[in-house]
Amino acid sequence: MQSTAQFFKALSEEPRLRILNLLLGGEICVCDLMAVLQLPQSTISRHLAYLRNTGWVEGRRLGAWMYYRLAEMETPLAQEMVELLGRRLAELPETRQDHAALADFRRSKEKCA
Amino acid sequence: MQSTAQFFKALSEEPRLRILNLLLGGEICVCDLMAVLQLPQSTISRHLAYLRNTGWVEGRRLGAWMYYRLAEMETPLAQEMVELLGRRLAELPETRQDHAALADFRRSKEKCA
DNA sequence: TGAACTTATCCGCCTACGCGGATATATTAA
DNA sequence: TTAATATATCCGCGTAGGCGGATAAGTTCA
Repeated sequence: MQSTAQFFKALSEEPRLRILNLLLGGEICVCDLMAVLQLPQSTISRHLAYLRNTGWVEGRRLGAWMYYRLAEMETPLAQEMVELLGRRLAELPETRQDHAALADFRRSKEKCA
Repeated sequence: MQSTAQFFKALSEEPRLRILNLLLGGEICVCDLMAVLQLPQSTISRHLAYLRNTGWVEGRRLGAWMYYRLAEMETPLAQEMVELLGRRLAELPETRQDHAALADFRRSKEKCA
């Protein structure tokens, strides 16, 4: 019960919803999140830590970078919850902007490399 | 976006989840909630006010009593969210206890009348 | 009108957690 | 080993909101 409350509390802050929205599109490293969300690095890492602690995301180290992705949901019910969240977020203009900004940023990164 | 965050924040406290769980079974007055949840009246009214302000519940006055029920969700997506919440809560033992306590309390009330 | 009852709000107190700059800790590359 | 980069954590500060007792406001009944 308490854990259910925690589960939802993770969804109760705008920066975390924006992060989850981006992760719905796949794995992302912290620096890409910084570029897209335009938030200080400490703020992003703090929210990622929160999402990690509440079981929403998993991170893996790849060299100097940390890549985060949505965690595997154990129950089908939780999976439906994620799917529903995704549909809800997809309706919001802000989240579309974030996806577009991510795509832009990655294109420009690739051009440099 | 902010409103989506608010929507979920309403689900991030245990007493509110317990209230919503009971309301999934139909309309209830504040005094019944007090009896079942065993929380001070001010605590219950405060959470009901929060749920009202975030669009989760509606109240109607009936004489001296206030009856609360789940609000109509405007979008089908929000309705699915409610339905999913209900299934999630149904898995928790605490919520079954609350439903049982409500049934008991109502039976004993009826016996008195 | 006044007493009893139901509910809402007020109050002071306290904790969780938001923020973002500063610092610590990897990791890589020179 | 040193410098540069990426990320995590620490810090002080501020606000939201939890708690429950006390009080206010609405309703009913005598």
